[in-house]
Amino acid sequence: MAGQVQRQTGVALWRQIADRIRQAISAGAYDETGMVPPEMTLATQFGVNRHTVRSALAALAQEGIVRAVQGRGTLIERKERLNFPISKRTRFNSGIGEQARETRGLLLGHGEEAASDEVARWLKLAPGTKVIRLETVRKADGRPVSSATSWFPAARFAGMRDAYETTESITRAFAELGLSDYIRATTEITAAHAEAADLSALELTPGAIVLITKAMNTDLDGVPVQYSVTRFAADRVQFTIEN
Amino acid sequence: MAGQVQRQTGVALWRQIADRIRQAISAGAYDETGMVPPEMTLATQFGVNRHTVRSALAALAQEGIVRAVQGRGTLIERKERLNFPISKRTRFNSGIGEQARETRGLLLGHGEEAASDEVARWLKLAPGTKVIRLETVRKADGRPVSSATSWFPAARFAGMRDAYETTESITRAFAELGLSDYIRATTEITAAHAEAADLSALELTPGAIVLITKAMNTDLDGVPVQYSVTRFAADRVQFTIEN
DNA sequence: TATGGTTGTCTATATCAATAGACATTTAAA
DNA sequence: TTTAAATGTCTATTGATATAGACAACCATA
Repeated sequence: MAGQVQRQTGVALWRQIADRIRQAISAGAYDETGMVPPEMTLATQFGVNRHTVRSALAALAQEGIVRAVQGRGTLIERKERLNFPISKRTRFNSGIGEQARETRGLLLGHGEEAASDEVARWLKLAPGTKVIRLETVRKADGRPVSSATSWFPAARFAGMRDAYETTESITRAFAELGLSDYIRATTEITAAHAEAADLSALELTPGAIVLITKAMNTDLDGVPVQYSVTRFAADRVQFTIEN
Repeated sequence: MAGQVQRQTGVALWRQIADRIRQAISAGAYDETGMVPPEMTLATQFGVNRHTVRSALAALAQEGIVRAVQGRGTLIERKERLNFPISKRTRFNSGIGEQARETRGLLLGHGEEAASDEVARWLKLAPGTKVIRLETVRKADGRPVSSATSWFPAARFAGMRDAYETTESITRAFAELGLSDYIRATTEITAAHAEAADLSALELTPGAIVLITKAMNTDLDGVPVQYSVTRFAADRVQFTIEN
């Protein structure tokens, strides 16, 4: 964890330090002791006052990542970072595999609407064609990992909402509707600061980073079946592309 | 640009607003006028004081993204976002294609060293095997886009440093050393806040986001020839994965 | 039980971030 | 030339951020 923090940048020192410690925990530093270094050690490392480090640790405690115990130290409670393989066979649940004990997909909202220009372009439909929109949040071991808005051609996947709500999985919902297999055709990845909607949906703290994917799935004949914009909590995931 | 800014989060309002406006510019809002809305309009939109908006715009002006003209408004100077296709044939220069007039690859540092555990694992070498390390910064139209640290098996690519310095391109350097073609085998993508080294290498402002890729290239026989850790300025790039 | 190392709490002070208001300066258009 | 709209500059005030120091409370261990 070399490198000093930046002053007078509009980002408070305690937040920069919290981000760095969160990252270090996630990368497996401190695994030997299961504890964060003492506050005074961190303060010296970062070149700040001990109280500033305490603010950072308080924020991490608020997130449930660490827990301070008077007289002993600050214990690490959680450190996972899920890996998402991206390939022709990209799927959320099987991709996570054994990295989490339990995964859930929650339906936050839905609707049937006319395809916007963007959605129509990705799904290769005429603008204005009816599409079904699902707003979902996916969780691993109860912790939100991503929030997604997905669009499906309404004519072909009329029962998508019910199927998803029952199965909590896009793959299984497709199967119920007669599509046994599909292919990830395109994935675009960008990053941005979390917006207000992300903070609540993904249980993030402001200033956090979200990884944004725009993805299109096709059936085996190459016909688009789904377009999704998904927002991931960047400190909980990484993507792996295997060619 | 809906959604309010967050208070008391360790991220100053002016920085949140600067990030949002930068994003909006990059997304093509304001394209009709070529100008950012008036300060008072933005202040109302974000629910803050005009002076706070001015701080945000001053930061963007410092980055060269906007330029304020008294009496007229705040003009947009720059809005590009380069797209990087990631596939078996991922290459920096040809991937950028016609998105920039001129690309350069600058060698910042280099060395020959024993492979660390991580490097050895990716290059499938015994730990401690000699590898060549190159520190490079790649620019498009004079603007830094990414900084990379790359490792190559020293036994096979002894002249890598000279070849890169001459050609300013990994692909062309490989060609000079007798490797006419190679394949992108694996790419891992994560995101983080910019560190001190990023700020200077990529000419970023603190609080900015970097997209980090860890990539491994092989020759046509599947033998690893390069492992790279590359840090991209997130507001200047997006990745596209075509399967 | 005594000690060293750790987190918890309190006071005080200086600087940064944000708001508020007033007015100057510049530009474009009426 | 006048006016409206926009950015530029200044003063003042409040709250958040960061530093500094002192000491209390707690834990593990010698």
